Amino acid sequence: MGQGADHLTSNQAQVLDHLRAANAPMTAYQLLGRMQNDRGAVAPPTVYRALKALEEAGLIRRIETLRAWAPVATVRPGVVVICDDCGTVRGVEAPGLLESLHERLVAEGFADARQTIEVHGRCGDCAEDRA
Amino acid sequence: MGQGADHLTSNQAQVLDHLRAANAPMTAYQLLGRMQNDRGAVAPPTVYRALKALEEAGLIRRIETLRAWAPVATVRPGVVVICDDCGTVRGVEAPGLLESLHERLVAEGFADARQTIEVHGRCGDCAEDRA
DNA sequence: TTGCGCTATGTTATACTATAACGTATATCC
DNA sequence: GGATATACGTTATAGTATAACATAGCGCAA
Repeated sequence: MGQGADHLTSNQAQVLDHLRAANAPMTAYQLLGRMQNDRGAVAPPTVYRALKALEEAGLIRRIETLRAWAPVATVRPGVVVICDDCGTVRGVEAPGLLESLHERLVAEGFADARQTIEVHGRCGDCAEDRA
Repeated sequence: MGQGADHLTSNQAQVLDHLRAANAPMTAYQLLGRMQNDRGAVAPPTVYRALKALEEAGLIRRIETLRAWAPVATVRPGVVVICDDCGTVRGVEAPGLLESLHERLVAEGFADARQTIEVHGRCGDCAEDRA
């Protein structure tokens, strides 16, 4: 299943499960609520530490424009596409796109580029519903 | 100078001036501090209202990955490039890039696409300094 | 086996980012 | 003058994130 995973702790596994079960990114405090349902008293650092570890393991990423978190499985490569109606998020492949951008920047001396690309709008399904 | 400007209020002009005078994006609370220096008591909504109006006027934009704000002049088109060493931000033109992404999404039925593209790394100057 | 270092977690407190809700002042138009 | 609209002041609170310190468990070497 995972890539980059290496024996997750139970905290981390629990957070990851919740994110994978959701059909949209979750905020840290939504996750906190779920954890508290599961286990009683849980404090924010518990959630944030799990999020940090999972992000470093490449298993989740933060959706900056939503201040929320999603499993990498749903959001794969470089470009995150977000439907503002139904809240779903997916990744789209963008082969040439990232490379050409990278080349441009490297040519200008810019180093260690890491990009965030997020697109908001309405997905096909939701756009149809309005027709 | 401005485009999209239409008689700014003095609040808005003051916020815009601070952002234009800075050499890096500023957070809302940094701006709040400056306003308090200038004028005494100022509360967060004053700053956030100005930021909202300026954003709607196309004069500034939020840098999502920094939770901070920059004048559009320094960040012009679609791609924001951020140096994590010196904090400076600039916009780079990316002609084909946005269009090809847009076409892709439209072809899939995705509507009203608005993209956020931010690149972190080290600018040429800072990369040199490490050499 | 004891003690050390390491990692994860618990716990408390606080910092930082953003908005809700309501009141007041001013301008404009009729 | 009264109605409306806009911006701003003010108070309070919601929402996001981390600092700092304490504790527990594990692996391992002396």
